[in-house]
Amino acid sequence: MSSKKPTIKDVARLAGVSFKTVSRVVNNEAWVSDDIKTRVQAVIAQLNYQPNRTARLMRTAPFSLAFVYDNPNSHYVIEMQNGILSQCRQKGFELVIHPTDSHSGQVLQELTTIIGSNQVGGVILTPPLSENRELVQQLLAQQAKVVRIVSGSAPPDDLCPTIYVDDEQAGFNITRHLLTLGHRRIAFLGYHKDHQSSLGRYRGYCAALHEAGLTVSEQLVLAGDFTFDSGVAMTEQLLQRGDKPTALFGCNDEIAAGALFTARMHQLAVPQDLSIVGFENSPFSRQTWPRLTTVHQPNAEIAAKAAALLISLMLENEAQTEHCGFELQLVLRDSVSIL
Amino acid sequence: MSSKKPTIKDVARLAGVSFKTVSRVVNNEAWVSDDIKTRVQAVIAQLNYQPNRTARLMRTAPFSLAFVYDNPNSHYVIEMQNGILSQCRQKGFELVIHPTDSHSGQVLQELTTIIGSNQVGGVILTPPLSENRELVQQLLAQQAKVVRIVSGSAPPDDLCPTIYVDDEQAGFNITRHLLTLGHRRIAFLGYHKDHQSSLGRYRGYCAALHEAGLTVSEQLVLAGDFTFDSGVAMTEQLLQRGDKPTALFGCNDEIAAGALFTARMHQLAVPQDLSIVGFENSPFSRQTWPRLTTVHQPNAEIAAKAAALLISLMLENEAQTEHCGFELQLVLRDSVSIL
DNA sequence: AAAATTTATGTCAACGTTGTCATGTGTTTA
DNA sequence: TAAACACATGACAACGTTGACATAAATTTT
Repeated sequence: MSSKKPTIKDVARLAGVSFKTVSRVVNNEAWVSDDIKTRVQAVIAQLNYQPNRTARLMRTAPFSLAFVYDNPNSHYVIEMQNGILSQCRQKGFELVIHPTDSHSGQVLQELTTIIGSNQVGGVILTPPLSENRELVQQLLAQQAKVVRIVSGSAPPDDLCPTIYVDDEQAGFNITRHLLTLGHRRIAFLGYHKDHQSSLGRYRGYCAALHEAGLTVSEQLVLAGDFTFDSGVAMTEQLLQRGDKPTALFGCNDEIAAGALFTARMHQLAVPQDLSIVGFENSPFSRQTWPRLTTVHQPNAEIAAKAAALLISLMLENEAQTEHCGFELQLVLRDSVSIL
Repeated sequence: MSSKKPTIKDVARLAGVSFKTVSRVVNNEAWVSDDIKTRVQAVIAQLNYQPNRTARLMRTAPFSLAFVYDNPNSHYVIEMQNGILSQCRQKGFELVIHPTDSHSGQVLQELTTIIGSNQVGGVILTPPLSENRELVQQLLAQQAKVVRIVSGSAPPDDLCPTIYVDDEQAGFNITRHLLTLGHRRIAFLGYHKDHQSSLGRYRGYCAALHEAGLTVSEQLVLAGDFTFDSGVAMTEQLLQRGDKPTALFGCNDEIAAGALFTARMHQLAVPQDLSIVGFENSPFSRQTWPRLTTVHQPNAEIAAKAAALLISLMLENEAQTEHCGFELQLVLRDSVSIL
């Protein structure tokens, strides 16, 4: 085959027209005679010409967006990514992936590079990055288009379009569910002071207990992160003490799975001896035994909405700040018993 | 703040030098006096200048690569993606994500666009796309740089650098492991005629049985795909027949998890009443109860190697065809009993 | 001290597109 | 039948960068 990729000029030469005319055909502009149009299209097909997107990018707005996240191993990420991707494909955008370490202190630098170098037209930020108000402001100061996904009953401010997910309400609902079934000693696994989702779920947990006239026992609130191993560790800790809880609220499904595993280790039957609920409705939550009662978090939808907002932000140039809230639904399965 | 992003010329004007000199500073070229260098760097910092990568791209080779995959919901993908990403960051490359539907018939068209439009310098192909020889050839014909990840004891041909993963050997090993423990009726779940990994594992399974002087019973080979639900369905089918197997070889961990679930539904204790093995060593395979005996498939490493090969292909211009094979190791856990 | 060489900087074209404007053609309007 | 207008095409600059080459100053060699 030929050595170089054909350019718009090669097409023009072969079709016997100016390269501008080819450009018109490629971009479906008006004022091109059908005659020439078909002739040019024939040459395009013949040469298998593909417009050079990079060159085009020098004259037009970027058509790529970046997905920035921190916790690369979670389902969360892949589901979000799929949601974003669905929007991207629909609207002809490209997706560039950017994991970061939010503790590295280089995040601002990295994001500045991504944005400043013009390769992407905007970024989607997820927690904990999205909850760093200062960071968002600094990105915005660089004319970046930003959409963030955060935990909350409402967007924290009007800096930029924001998708907010009501963890508190869901935490309330699932705790109340346990209370309704007669549980009184309910442990909360996965409290994390720097983690808004955790805090939101915790607030909901507390509110539900209060509503039932109960107080929150410090003994029953365990700090940890959102992993299976952490779930194992917290549950171990809990089961070694006297006065065991009758139900566990795992801050996410992985913690709950760790709890399930540990309960089994201790010969406790779930849900007969111990009820366990999770949060997120990740794929494996219906593959455990028993299947986990949990809260459905529509990650793909959430992220798709974020992508849709970002894309419209990139397309229309007005700095709109449309927000969008998500309520989370309980998913009742088999890991909870009536007390 | 200012309205436009600063360009190299803005920096030059403020520093009182030619824009070419700024370019030299930015790219760390030789023959720049320290005096001017520091002056220019100061202005760069002051303006927060970021080189426009798009413009740079018009003169240099692409610094992005595409990851093309088909099955968006598997762990497989996220692990591979992480592996690729680690290489990308190390070498300063960007990653663009491209899920496709290999059955859509548009794959070639899509990939042609990606490659032809010059936004990426190469693609990493995974099964089943990577196993479509014709597709690979057509991409190669367009001067695309391609690295593929396939199943096999050796690369199928020398079209392009290839990472091959020895499913057959691993399938042999894990089957022999079951045989060594005394199992004779071993079912194979997840046979799929269009799926090279499945076929490789199946060949290994057959070879191990033959080595032990056994014949492959058609009754015990169930066709299905690599999902939990498929695992459930196949196991159901198996358990409804008389003459049950003593062990199940799930073609991947999801199938094995489905089998585990179904066994529990049927009041069968694993591994006492039924042994189950999986394949892939996905995160949840050590979170099930009992923990799954499986084969470790180092997806991140495999993909990282693929990315490394692709990047070196993009950097040095010679059309090398270096290959790389991976052997898979058994991971012995708790889902298998001695018979 | 002239010539050659090294070092430091600048000028300008090119990359492949799209946007602006100019220049044609016909075809309608006055 | 001239003027106005729609339509169709082309010339050329611009986007922000890098590479090839030119030039000037400083240093070394003859």
